[in-house]
Amino acid sequence: MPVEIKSVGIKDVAKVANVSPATVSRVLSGRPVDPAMQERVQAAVISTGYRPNLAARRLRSQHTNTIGLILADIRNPFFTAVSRAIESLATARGLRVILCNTDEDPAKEAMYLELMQQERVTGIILAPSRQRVTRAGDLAMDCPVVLIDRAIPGAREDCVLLDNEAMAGLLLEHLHDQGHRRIAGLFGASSSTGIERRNGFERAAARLGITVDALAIPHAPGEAEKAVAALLSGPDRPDALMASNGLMLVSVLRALRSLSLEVPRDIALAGFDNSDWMELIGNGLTVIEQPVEEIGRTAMTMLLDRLEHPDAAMRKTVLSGKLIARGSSARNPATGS
Amino acid sequence: MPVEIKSVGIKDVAKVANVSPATVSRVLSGRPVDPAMQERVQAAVISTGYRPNLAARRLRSQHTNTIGLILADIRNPFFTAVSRAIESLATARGLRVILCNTDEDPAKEAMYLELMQQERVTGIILAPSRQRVTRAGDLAMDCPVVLIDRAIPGAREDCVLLDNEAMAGLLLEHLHDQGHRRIAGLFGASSSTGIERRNGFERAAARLGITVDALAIPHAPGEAEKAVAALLSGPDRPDALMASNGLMLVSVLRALRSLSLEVPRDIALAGFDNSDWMELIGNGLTVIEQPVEEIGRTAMTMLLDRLEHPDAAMRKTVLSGKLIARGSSARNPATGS
DNA sequence: TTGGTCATAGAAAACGTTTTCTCACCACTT
DNA sequence: AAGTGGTGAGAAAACGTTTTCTATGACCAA
Repeated sequence: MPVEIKSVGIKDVAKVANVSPATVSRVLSGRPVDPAMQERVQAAVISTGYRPNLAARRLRSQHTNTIGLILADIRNPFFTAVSRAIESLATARGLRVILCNTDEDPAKEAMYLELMQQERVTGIILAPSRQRVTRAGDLAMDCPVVLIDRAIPGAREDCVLLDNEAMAGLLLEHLHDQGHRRIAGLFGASSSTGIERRNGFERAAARLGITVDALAIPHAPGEAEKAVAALLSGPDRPDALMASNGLMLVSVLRALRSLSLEVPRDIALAGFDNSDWMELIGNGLTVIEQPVEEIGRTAMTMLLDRLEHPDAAMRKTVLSGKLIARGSSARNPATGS
Repeated sequence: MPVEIKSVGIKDVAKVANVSPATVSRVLSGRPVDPAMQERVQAAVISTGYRPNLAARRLRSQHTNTIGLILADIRNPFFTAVSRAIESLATARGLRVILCNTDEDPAKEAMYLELMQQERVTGIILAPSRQRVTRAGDLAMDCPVVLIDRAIPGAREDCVLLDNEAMAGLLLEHLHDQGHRRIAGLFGASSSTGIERRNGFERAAARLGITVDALAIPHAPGEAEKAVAALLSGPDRPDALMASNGLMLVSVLRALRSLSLEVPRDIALAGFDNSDWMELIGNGLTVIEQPVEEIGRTAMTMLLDRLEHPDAAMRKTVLSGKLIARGSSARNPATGS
């Protein structure tokens, strides 16, 4: 004899409480119902161990109360930090979050976008993969989409981005203030952030009247190391380097280390994305810290706004980061010049 | 006049292809059907832009082809690495993954476990929150559960764990081999991994015939720093430290830095969980690297096995990590003694 | 030819909810 | 006192699929 042959449904609860299934549904969704019945239903829910079937609920009610969060790289602490902010806001509003990781693979990205549509999600927050940057931004989703971190050229979706140009400029100015004049920057070649940061870097250099090296580095292992080695063996060795993201920063450090150069004693180094270990390197690394919590909050807010006003104009929010100044070298060139 | 008043369903496809909905369903799920019809259906699917409704599919077919992956801390690179492995295996088998982050909060964990049941997931892989360790392991889920990383005492679920005792012993032996004799270990007080690693540490010390300090550190900001400060201001200063996880390792480094001590010049340091920045600190940090890919693969395999054999005996898989030996100090005590 | 088995595809039921529809009841208004 | 409006709960439809059931026709053996 089977112990529990069939899972308990709303009808079973109704039977136990001596009411109609409709009434159980009403109690469960908090709509007005006779207090006596409400009590009976609640007791029945507990005694039967009823658990709503979300698939059935979604099918009938035609809203999933779910948003899709598609991230380009779940190993990147920036993305996980943003996801935490988004997730906590979403649950506070009674929305579930489906988290997907594309690993910077456009095929996986397309697969997940399709999947989200099949799930009939309410909305999507997408951190596009790098390669997306090349294709025109025709997402053509049935639900609102908010882009974060990376822009898709020509996209008609709302987005929230870091002010990459300004921040790269800020970083260069910081290095300049510290007395550095021969500055080289390494930027991701294929991401919109890399390109924007590079633009900001070069414009700031023009403003400051200094000449700089701005290198576009392919996203492949060893490329940054090669570039650093080439830079430092060249005729006029830079006295400061700048990296356009956290991964590249580590690569640059590794390269410097293999050349037996120490930061900031022998060369200055700055970059993007703060990590807890950065203060442990030499005198620390100067970086731009992104306002992760605010990015997540803004993206969520924009998505909710868009759901309320589907036909409002496209919005683009640009946020500033925070310069974490560290790594003033012992023999600071600014005082030495 | 509305452009697209209603989303296209399987009936619309059927109408276009001049077949019954059942036949469309059969084509979609790859069951045998007349080639001519199959072609018509496939054409109709494309021309109508049909997208299956997963909620309806799940409701009717009664299987979700979805597994829940509940992680204690999405910011921990160990967990994200494991999740990548799990995710890729799952999609290869046509399973979707719902990723949830409890932030070490037992209430959130309970909430997500309940949610997974409401989603009627096929199975769950759970990295329990730290506090779980205290409560008895009565998950009482309706679906199979595989535990990873942390054990729940008395749990009846399958699990895959690191051989924490052995690895902690290995690490201590390494420090001992390097000539260190006054060794202190800092271990998370409330996680099963912390406790097991501490046990392994103390047993190995007994084996080696040395006395060690094994400290249980509460999981709160500043605690590890306090403990390090106390240790190093005490009468017989340790010449080597060991930390039971990555977070604590950073805290210890920070504390040492504020005491102007350098690793490994002034003191040796070892711990768990490898990170790419570790080789950049001093001469590098010796750590135990966990076999993340294998952990994920094993968990997934165990889950699938359990689905096939629900009544098989409970299994516990214990995996070994890899010692990444780094950080031999310039004035190595082993050669200096 | 006839009867039986098998394969194939359409018809209809079913999945577990929410929502709409309907009806009974009660309180007001006129 | 009779109509009217509002309220609250049960009945039944609906959500978009898959699956079961049924009917038709083909094929084969007797």
